[in-house]
Amino acid sequence: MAVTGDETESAATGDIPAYQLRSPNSGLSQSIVMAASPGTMQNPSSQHAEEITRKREVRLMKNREAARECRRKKKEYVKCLENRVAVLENQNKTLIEELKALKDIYCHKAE
DNA sequence: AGTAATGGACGTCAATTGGA
DNA sequence: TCCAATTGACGTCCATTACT
Repeated sequence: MAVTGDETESAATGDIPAYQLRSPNSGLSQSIVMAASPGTMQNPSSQHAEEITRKREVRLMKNREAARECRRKKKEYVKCLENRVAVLENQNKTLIEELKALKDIYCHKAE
């Protein structure tokens, strides 16, 4: 299946994926952003709110990347397991053939 | 052509874990 | 004990495929 990776692309280019426009956590961060408009005098509480928003954005960004890495590692792990299965299946096949050949030899000797 | 089903990738949240 | 990293679960989007 072809995957476009358009969301990754949009993240890289700074576009906002549609689902991020929805308000997570019942729109908490949105209201905070509204309250902390730049260029105006900020009272301590709005500064605090801005700090909270910034920390949240940093956390989300880190987690986003961590999730990507986690999935990458998981896929790699699964691929390793699949390779191992293939190797073991081949070994098994070879051993079965070998056993069969030995049995043949043994049977003919017995006759 | 339109549509439902399916699968892969993603972002987010929440729980867990390991190190300082 | 706190904090950052990790990861499972969930909901969403998008592309492809199968069916009508």
